[in-house]
Amino acid sequence: MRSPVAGGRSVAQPCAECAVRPFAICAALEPAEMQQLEQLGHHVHFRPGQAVFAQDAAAGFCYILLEGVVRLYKLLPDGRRQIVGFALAGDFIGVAAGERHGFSADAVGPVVVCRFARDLFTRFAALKPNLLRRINEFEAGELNRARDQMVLLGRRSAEEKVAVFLVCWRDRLARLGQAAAAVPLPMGRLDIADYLGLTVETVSRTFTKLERDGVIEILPGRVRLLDAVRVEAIAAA
Amino acid sequence: MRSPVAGGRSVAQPCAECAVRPFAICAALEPAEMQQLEQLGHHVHFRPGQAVFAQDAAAGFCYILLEGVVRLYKLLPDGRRQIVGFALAGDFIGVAAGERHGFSADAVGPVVVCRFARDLFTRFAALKPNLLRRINEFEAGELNRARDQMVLLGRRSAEEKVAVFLVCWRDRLARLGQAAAAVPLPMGRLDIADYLGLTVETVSRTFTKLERDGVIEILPGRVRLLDAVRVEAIAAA
DNA sequence: CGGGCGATTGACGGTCATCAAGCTGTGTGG
DNA sequence: CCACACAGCTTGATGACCGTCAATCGCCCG
Repeated sequence: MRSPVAGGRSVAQPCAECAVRPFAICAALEPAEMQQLEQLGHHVHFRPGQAVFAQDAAAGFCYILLEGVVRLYKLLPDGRRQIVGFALAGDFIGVAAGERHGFSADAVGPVVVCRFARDLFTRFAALKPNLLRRINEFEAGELNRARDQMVLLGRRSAEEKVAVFLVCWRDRLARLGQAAAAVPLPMGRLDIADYLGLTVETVSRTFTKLERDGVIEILPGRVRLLDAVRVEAIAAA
Repeated sequence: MRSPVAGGRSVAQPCAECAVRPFAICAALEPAEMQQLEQLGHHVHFRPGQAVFAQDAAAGFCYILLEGVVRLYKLLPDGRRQIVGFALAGDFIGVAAGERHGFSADAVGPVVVCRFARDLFTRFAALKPNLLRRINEFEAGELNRARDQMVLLGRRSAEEKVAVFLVCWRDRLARLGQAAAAVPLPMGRLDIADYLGLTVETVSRTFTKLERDGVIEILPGRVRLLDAVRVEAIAAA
């Protein structure tokens, strides 16, 4: 493997062998088009905590996430933070941006992305209806999730928020083929809190309560859903 | 004018004369394409409070809003409601949907839409990169607004929420050329509350407080921003 | 004039934020 | 191998903000 240095760049391996292709927007491309795209993208590595890009910075690149988890967040002037999403393998980041990025993005754990210059990518995509439709589809999915998150933030209690989070996160991982007995939580409590519109303390307390109630078990870096049905019930409520 | 009956259908006037064209996705079309599209769309009227479509219903149509305001909302099983957006003239509703609508939509005041069968529209758009790019752009804008709303719902106080709402609503109207000394609020307090993740009472109290502080004046169906700078300062905080 | 709906105001309480300690695990260096 | 430091997590005490319940007001329209 080539230098997995922070922000380090390495030669892209052929798209044909890319693990995330079936999940990513590239799935829409013909083999010939894929070869073109291969010329435009480069793999870039990020270390835990490192910034991929920052809110209000010129949006020079867009990214397809290959490995790891990226948190997307907005900051208020006084430092309050709202995480607007976690990106996973196959997710396309930075398309929706205009001239500048509307939010910050940084690596939760080690991350690898496929990076494209936005102007080149835009030109590449401009006349490919397949690809444009696929991007549409992806954005529609993001929009749906954003709206669900609005319901969660505006109308649900702390316990419901945590339960919804666990169930949704589990399901997202499952869709990527990463189903597991215990749901891995690569992000810290503070990230979860800022995602759910709560404080660290409340998240911690709620986890503890759910554990005392016997519906989850807290393990280092993961949570086992002992009574998945009950968690789902709280989430559905 | 043709029968403005509830849910009533009337013949579309030519797109060339359509007032919302410059704001809507149709702006991307060539004259010839526009004539094609004209065959697919029909004007439909809705009375205040009437449903345009409902959450989980089969998504047979998509809509371009011509006149009026439409509230888009999601309901939880126990009746809690979160309004995920207000649609205005030029907005495109129902694209992001999959098989079924992810939210409900109903008319706030009298509403006129241009309605399209989704399958026909999809087929029409399928091979038109101009239009697809325009739709992308529109969805990107929606996504940005959705994320701003997430920050608002998750991280702001009641007073900030109301201030942000007033400023954003004023600016949206202004962009449509409807700037006014006093911002019209066609929706009721309950709608505002469900949009901001508050209760009617809190919205009412917050309005009153802002009025006592001399920054706004409450008028029937509208609000005058007496001290716009101060409202913006609260909103920016 | 009376009915009804929406908006406002008041009193009260709960949920969750805040502040402050303690705890746990991991890495570092002696 | 253990002491130490540090960061993240947990737990506890307190109180503010906003939700809940209830009454009143204002307005439109029959």
